Order: sequence, then C-alpha cells, then structure tokens
Amino acid sequence: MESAALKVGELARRTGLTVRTLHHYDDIGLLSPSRRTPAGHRLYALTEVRRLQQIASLRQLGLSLEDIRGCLDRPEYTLEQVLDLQIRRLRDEITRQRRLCTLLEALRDRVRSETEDLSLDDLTNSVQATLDFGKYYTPEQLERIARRGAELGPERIRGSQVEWQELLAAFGRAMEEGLDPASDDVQALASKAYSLVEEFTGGDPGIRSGLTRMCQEEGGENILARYGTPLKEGLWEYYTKAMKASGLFGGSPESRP
Amino acid sequence: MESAALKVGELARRTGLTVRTLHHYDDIGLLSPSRRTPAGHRLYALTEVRRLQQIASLRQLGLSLEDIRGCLDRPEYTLEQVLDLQIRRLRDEITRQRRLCTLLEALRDRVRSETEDLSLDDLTNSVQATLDFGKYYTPEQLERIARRGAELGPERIRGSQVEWQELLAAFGRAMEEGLDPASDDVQALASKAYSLVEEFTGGDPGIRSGLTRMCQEEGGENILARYGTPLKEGLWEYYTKAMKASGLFGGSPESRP
DNA sequence: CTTGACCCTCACGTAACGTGAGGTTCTATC
DNA sequence: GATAGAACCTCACGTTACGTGAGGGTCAAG
Repeated sequence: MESAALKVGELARRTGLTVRTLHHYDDIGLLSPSRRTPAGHRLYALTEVRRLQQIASLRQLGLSLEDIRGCLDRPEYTLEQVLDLQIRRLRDEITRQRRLCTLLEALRDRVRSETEDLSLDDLTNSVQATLDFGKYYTPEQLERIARRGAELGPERIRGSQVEWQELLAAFGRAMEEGLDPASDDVQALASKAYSLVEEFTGGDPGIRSGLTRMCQEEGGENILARYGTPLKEGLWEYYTKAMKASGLFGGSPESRP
Repeated sequence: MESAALKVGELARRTGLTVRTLHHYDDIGLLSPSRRTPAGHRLYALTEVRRLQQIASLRQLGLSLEDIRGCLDRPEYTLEQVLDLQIRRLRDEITRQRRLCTLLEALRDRVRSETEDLSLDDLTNSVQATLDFGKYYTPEQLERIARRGAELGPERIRGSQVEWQELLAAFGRAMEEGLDPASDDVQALASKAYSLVEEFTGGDPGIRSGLTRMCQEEGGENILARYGTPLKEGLWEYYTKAMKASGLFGGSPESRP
C-alpha cells in the first residue's frame, strides 16, 4: 500500500508542470482530483496521474485544452483526425512563417545596404506590395514567382526597377509632348514595357492574369508608384492606352521588392 | 481643399482594419486622432493615416504593438535591430514547428498503420521520449540523429526495437539463472547491446554521452521501458553491471519512436 | 508554540482585439 | 421638421492558458 495518491505539489514536481496549471485544469474540469483531504487538499489518484501525462503530452503536440478534452473524453474524437488536423494547421503556419521570414530577410538586407536610405514608408510599401501579392496569386504561383526572383538575382531585379523608372519617364515625356499612344515611338516603349512584364511573369499566363487583376483592382498607378516615384497625373491612362494599342494586354508593374 | 480628415469607418474601410482596432490603437495611445468633431467623432489627419499604414505594415511583419510603438516613436529603436530580432524569433519558431510537425507526422503514421493498436499511453510515451531528447541533445545533434534515422529507415528501426526486446529478455533469463554479469555468455549479450547502441549513435561521441546522461538522470529502466514492455525488477542494474564489465560504457536505449 | 513548507480560494494581468449593450449623431428621405 | 438607417460614441466582458500575488488555513518539526 504505497502512497496511492499525490498532492498537487508532488504531482507538479513529477510532471514538470506548475501547481497553478493543475489548479487551472481542475477549474475547467479537465482534470479534477477525485478525492480531497478533510482539509480540502487535492489528492490525485494514479489514474489521474496517467490522465495528466496524457494531457501534458497532447499539450506538447500543440493541441488546445479543449481539443485535449475531446480526445480524452469523447470517443468520436479519433486521435488520427486530431493529429491530421493539427498537422495541416502546423504546415500552413510553417509556410506562412517561412514566407514572412523571407520577406523580413529581404527587408533587412535592403535596410542594411545603406545605398538607399530606407525610410519606414518604403518599407510600408514593400510590405503592402508583398501582401497584395498574396491576394492575387495562388500559393503555387507565389512559389514560382519566388523561384523566378531567385533565378534573376537581386541585381537584375534592381536593374529592371531602374529600367521601369526610365521607361515611365519616357512615357511621361511622350505624353507631355502629346504623342499618339499608337505612334511608333510610343509603341517602342510599349514593347519594352511588355518585355519587362514578361521577364517578371516568366511567361506564365496565370501570373500574368493575376497581375492584370491586381492592376485593375488596386489601380495600376498605385502599384507602379510603389517601386519608385509616383506617376504623373494621367500617365497610367496613357500607358494603358499605349499597351492596348500594342495589342499585347492591359498593363502592369515590376517584380518583387 | 479635399477631405483632409477621415472618420474611423472610412479609415477602417481604406486600410482593411476594423473600427474596433482603431479604437484599440487609440485606447493604448498608439494612434490617437489629433482632432475630434464637436460630437466627439474621431478625425484622422493625413499624417495619422500614414502612421496607421506604417503600423499595419509592421503588424504584418509580426511585430507586437509595443515594438511598433518603439519603432515609430523612439529613434534608438533602429529598424534593423527590430528586424533582426524578429528574424531570429521567427527562425527559432520555424525550427520548433518543423520538429513538432515531423513528430506529429510520425505519430500519425503509427496510428494509421494499425498493425499495433496504438493507445494514448503509447503516444504519451513517444511524446515524452521525443521531448526528453531535446533536453539531452543539442539541436545539431538532433539533426544528426534525425538524418541517421532516415538513413536506417523505419523498418530497420522497428527491427532494432525488436532486437532490444529479445536482448532484454535474454538478459532477464541470465539474471534469473544467476549468471555472473562478467561471464562469457552475458558478455556476448553486452556486446550485442553495444552494437545496437552504436547503431543509434552512429559513433558520435557527443550523442553517446548525451544518451548516457539521459539514462543516468531519467533512470535507464524508464528509458528502455518506453520502447517495449517494462523491465523486470533489478534488470537495469544487472544490465549496467554487464556493460561495465565489458569495459564499453554505462548503458542505453534505442532510436527514435 | 512558533516557524516554514505546504495547501486553499479568489482575483487581476497578459495580447490584440471581437462582440455586443445602450446611447448619441449624421444624413437622406418623406 | 420628422423619422429611419447608418455611423459614431463609451463602457465592459470574453478569448487562451496560465503567471503572480493577496490573504489565509494545515501540517510536521523543533
């Protein structure tokens, strides 16, 4: 007849949990000791110790106390289902975190290379841009875009940003000179723009249509403005006219920040 | 003189946040509108809108509101530091999650292959075992162990678990027959045990010493019991005597669940 | 008979809001 | 000018899984 019942402190010590945690489990009815001493001290029987170990293990697996309660008390909560669900949740979470991490690293690198004195607003733009990406591309497309970015390399990306700036400046001059968007001079610019867009999309039609949708819904001028100076008044409309005249498609911005 | 100030609802709509969130930011003094209408309605000026965008962006990066406040209001909070810190936090979190995910997947697979009808207690054991591992091995060692497990393959792991069972049974018989732990027969068993241990450690001395520490501090009989039936009374002591007599080392269990 | 190590029950604090409750104000329409 | 609906206001409690006291009994040892 060895000590068949433990008091809270002892149980806490053995399981590595705190007394407060055991109290909490008692409060919510997840693990209530079946007996008490006359003085009201909790006494945990061996079956309750075992239950606590199960609880602690499931807790380590990241399950919520409610899920654990279900696992332990309701037979229709099969372990496999719960594990499956938890795995899916975790995987989603991991991909989310990874994406976030890459973004953070990219931002930090930009902050570090003090060639451009990065302001909070630039950062804001980048973040917004990246998040918008998530709204217009599927996760697989984001994967492809990321790979494409890696292929091109950071300097080529910066290079194309510069080319966009020059191109938009050229469009602006054309507009101010009153040139017809369908004229040969402007169409040469449109063709250049097309190739820059295609460099980004990598020729993927899904990515291209996502980009088009993004420009339509967010306003192309806002998208393009993120990657440099704001566009002159009416320039985006002029640009779309030129692109339409070229018969290629709608209009679009640049690769990732 | 266009609408230079926005009301909460309008601002919420534009930023995709909720009115409650804006109220919250006001409550904690993170973003308080500088003006109010006579009726007390909040009026956000353009500078405040910009600040809100910065807040929202940093929020998306996973920063806490307190960190954000620091970034925005205190010059000594450099962006780079904050980003660096956040990256480190995220990376740690990701490796943690990944480890957890592997564990979950392994458990689910075991649950699925209904060859063994897995009980909650088996699961509890596995979880505890895996967590103990984290206490005795460094992250790098855990990496190596995981790679080694992949090399060996799941069937070999199961195989060695069976071999451990047989080996312990043989030790048990020797003990009951009163054989000297240093006798040739028992030493043959010790040698077999040694090779099983080495199969697990892959010869890595760090892993070996971690294992020894684990057996000492957790009690080797508890460790070994996890991977099969509980050990007979006194068997662990007998086993350690045999291993000491062999001059190899202390004692130890089996690869990962 | 006191001291210290336990134990008990409230009950507030955490992070970042969600979700009403109950009441005022704005805006449009009749 | 009355009225309806939308939008605004201020409390204030709920969420998760406990941490951290406050204030007070219980128990064995000295």
